[in-house]
Amino acid sequence: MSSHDRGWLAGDVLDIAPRLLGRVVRHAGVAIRLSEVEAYCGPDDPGSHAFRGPTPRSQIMFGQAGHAYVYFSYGMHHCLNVVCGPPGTAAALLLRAGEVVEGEAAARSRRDRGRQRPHAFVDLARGPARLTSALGVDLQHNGADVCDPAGDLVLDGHEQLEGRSVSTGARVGVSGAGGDGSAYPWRFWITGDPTVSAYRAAKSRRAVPPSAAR
DNA sequence: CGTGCGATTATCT
DNA sequence: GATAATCGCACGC
Repeated sequence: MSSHDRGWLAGDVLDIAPRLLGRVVRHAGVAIRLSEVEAYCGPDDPGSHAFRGPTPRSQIMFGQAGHAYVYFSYGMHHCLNVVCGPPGTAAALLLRAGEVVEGEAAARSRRDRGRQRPHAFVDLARGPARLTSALGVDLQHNGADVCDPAGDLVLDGHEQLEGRSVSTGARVGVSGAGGDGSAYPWRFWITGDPTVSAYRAAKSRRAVPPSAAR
């Protein structure tokens, strides 16, 4: 099953997640072999941007599988998802990390910009915002069809499950409704792969009484 | 080595 | 006006 076929992305997002591992995303001369993804299950998932129904930002997730959902976060980072499931379900897979397999120089020029020391090779796309930075993906790619082989943001490759071990665990940094947000083991990664991002619990923002500030 | 915090703005309430 | 699917650096052990 080639990544250019859209059909396999229209099933259950939790089945699709492990099958995405080992495939390749390409953009602007850089190719990244995915080592880690996270599932977001639409309106039923408190951690999903689609949890409260369609909004201008989340509407792309309610559409056809195989399109990119890109969002801008923390005022400085972009994150890239692939829309999955039948139309209306708003499921998506967040591309969290991978290994740069082509275009290392281009990836490095973007990731190392403004730094004194270059990043370690395995850190080039180790984390969702690092991955988009290395690829050069931003908001203008929101809605792009990653199943179109002629597109500029493309999902490539074939089934890789054969001979691979996939691990699952709690999603990273999800602080949405549902308490700790870790009730869903919907993070998938290639076991032992050095490019998988480090786990960080959701940042706990302790409420500070406005009067106590200063 | 691990843990904590500030940066900075699109998006939603 | 508040929040956030993060990152990199500072600091303490």
